[in-house]
Amino acid sequence: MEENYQPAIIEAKTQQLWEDKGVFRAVEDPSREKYYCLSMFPYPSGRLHMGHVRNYTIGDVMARYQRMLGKNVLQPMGWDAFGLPAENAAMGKGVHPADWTFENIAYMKRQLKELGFGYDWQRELATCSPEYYRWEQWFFLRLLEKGLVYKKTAPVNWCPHDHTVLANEQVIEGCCWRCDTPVVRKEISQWFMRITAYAEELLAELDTLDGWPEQVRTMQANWIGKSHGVRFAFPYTLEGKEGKLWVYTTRADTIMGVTFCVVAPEHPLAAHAARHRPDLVDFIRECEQSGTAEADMATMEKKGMDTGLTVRHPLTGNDIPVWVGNYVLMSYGEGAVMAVPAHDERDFHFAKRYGLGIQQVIARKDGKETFDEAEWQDWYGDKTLGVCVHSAAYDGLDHGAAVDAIAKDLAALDLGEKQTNFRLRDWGVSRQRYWGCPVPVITCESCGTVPVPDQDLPVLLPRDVDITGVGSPLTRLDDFVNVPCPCCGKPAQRETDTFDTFMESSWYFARYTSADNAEAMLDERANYWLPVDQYIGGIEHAILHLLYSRFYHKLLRDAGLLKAKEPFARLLTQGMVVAPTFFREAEGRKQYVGPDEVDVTTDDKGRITSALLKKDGQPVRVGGTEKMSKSKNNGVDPEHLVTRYGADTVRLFTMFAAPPDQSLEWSDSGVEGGFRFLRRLWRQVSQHVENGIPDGTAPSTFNDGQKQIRRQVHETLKKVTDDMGRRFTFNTAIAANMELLNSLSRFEDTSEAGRWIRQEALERVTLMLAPIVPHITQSLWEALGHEGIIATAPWPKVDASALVQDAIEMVVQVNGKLRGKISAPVGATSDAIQALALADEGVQRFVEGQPLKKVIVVPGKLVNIVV
RNA sequence: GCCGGAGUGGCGAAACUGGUAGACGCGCCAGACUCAAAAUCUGGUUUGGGAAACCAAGUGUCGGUUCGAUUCCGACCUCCGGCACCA
Repeated sequence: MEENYQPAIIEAKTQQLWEDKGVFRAVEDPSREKYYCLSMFPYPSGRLHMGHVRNYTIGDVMARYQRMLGKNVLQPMGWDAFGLPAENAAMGKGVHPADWTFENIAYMKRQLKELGFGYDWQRELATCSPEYYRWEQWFFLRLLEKGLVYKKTAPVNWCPHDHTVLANEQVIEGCCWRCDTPVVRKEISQWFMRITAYAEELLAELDTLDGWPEQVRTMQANWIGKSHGVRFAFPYTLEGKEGKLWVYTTRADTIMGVTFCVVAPEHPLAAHAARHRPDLVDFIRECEQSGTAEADMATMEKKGMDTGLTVRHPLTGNDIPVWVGNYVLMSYGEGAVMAVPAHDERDFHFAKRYGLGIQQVIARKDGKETFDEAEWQDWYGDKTLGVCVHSAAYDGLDHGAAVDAIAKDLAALDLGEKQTNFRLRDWGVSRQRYWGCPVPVITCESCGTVPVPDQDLPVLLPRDVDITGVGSPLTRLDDFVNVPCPCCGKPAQRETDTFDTFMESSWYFARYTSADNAEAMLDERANYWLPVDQYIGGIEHAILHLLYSRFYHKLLRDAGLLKAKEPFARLLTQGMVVAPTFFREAEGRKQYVGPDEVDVTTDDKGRITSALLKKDGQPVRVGGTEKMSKSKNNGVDPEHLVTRYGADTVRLFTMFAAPPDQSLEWSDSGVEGGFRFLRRLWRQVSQHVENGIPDGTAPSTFNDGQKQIRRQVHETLKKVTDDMGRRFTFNTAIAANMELLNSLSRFEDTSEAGRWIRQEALERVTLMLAPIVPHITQSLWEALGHEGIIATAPWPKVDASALVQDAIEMVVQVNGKLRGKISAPVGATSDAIQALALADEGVQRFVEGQPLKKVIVVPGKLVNIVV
């Protein structure tokens, strides 16, 4: 065995060994228990960042651990290869998105291999390849046949200067990121997936996902947002014609307090009222001067204007004025809301601002506070605290009873009924962009929307395009756009929108099982491997990606393509890898500089107080500690760490620095410590095997010192097994091994029995660390006298006889404070333990002369004496 | 604004079911080895008081439940993630 630990040599050797033996190739075998371990596939943005390294290390450790437990493990990898950054690269660097993407894939694949991740590369897929996206097009057409996709108009961010749809990310403070023109909202026709048809099931089955973090289930449930309310109408007469203004509310009990209604700027009533009102036209146009992001809508100043129209209250018949409001969106719900300023905070402030009426209709049951319209109080909107007042026949009813009575009365008038609503909206999948999967549809003047016939699939994304940042490049390709109608043969137009990239990532986990099938989207292998047993990815995907994937999986199930109900049996959401951010302001924009480009000063709490740019000594501003990202320029490149310390050190530190679900603040200094530990481990094994490997016969007896170290070996194994398999706290698993190795280095017993114990201990440490640091442990395994591959060696078993002890240390408290420790024989009675505790010298000092009030004995743990 | 999460030494963290707060690691300090340095090894390291034994305080803030709270409950503060076209 080499005396020194040389990661570069042993890592290359071990990786070659895995490849030669095909260790990670997954083959279906119904006689073996399968384990499908999946990490979220990366967007090929250029190089791996620390978030990838963390994600894939966690996944690889879990997969390797399960393999050692004897499972048939599948761990695949692929590329989420369509997306906006490729188009930006094309514009910025003049590279074709496809070339840029495939170059990045090649580079990142090499990086993944160097990190020693055990993937079955035969199943690799890239979503931008026609072999992949043809099935997405094919399946979209099946959904079209079933009526699960449809077209409707929806708002987009529009840059009036570039004539281009902008992603939310491309809207910077309300303006276009490229030309700084204020962005407006524009309604355009788009394709939608009917996810709301599955809302009930997506919500109900969250309860079955007990392998998911509670917080993710809660977030999804809130996102789906099932509510029970009443949909009802305000009738009106407009130019002699009867009409109804529909609204939905969960607070029908406050309906007697409605003092006005607010409609969206795009609502037909608003348009009607604006016909002879230039000021209203201006206001409606002003309302369009905002993006589509919900956070912007929720935080912007709420503005409105009276339309001059009135509707009739459905129960009182009173005239109710109709306003237009910038905070009501046409595409959500009915595009109109009732306003009850007395019992809704937003309506309250709106009414105050515009001098509209405030009518109290709910009073506190307990009468503790009274209503005062001068100032908003939290109880005004609390449906559990109040009863109806000033509400005619409904006076005295609480929330539930009032809603029932009011819904019944509205139904009798044929003006409304109870309705269950979801906050969840249908999934808009059209994107007006080049680098995505073409929507396989043709529009014909006489035949309407015509699906591309199956035999013409895939609709290939053309390569020769001119990406200018103005409009979608596909619209300028005559050969692509102008095609004969598949139905009637007359000239027709091809759809130029592409799919949301969430479409590709919503089913890739299933395609890995059948990746080489050119005849079908999925085959029977999907039912062997699915559901994914363990899915690992960033918490930032807690809602959108995971909800869309669950939805898509149900669509695949209902199409008969697979059987499982849910795609991911267990989910681990890793925390973000974060780092401080630094920036300068130039021309009103933030320009971020990397953490390694600045020198920082910190206060005595370790917080960064100021920073100077290394290259010119000028001060830069200190931002927050945020997720590592390209846009914030605060990423750490893992590659130089691998070059310097080796993959095992990078893997070890990543797993050691924090538990996987917590955010991880990067520090270069800790990496060094990981490297030191591996070197110490190497040296200990090297010193041990120098004198030959002890033969396998266990000694018949052990002395006390030997028993103690053996107990620690098996206690550690027990703990680590639990940490790896149940708790997923790899940081404490590593810490326990470090402790064991520290004890072992102090264990200087060179007798036959001592050497046998050291061999047993080092073998177990090597096996326990094998999933985390797979290269060094392969070398150590060989050095310890084993042939073959540690990656497929069985996980060790705890020797229960090594855990037996005769006395347990117990803690003694007086009034809850630690005052002494006692050693109690195993199986001692509470009385005996109490006597031992009271006899302890440290305890007596605090008990002496005071009457005992109470003594609590927790067997095996502690005694608390209350005086 | 809404939804979710986090806050413990100089730093990353541990304490799993309400039971010894700070395991393990980083950093720092001291010592050993060395002509010297690096590397390595040994010891110390929450804060305050004390030579020490030891005592007191201490897990974002304020309050509550309990023999006992980092852990449970209530209110608040700060930071982070998501908010439907970044992926």
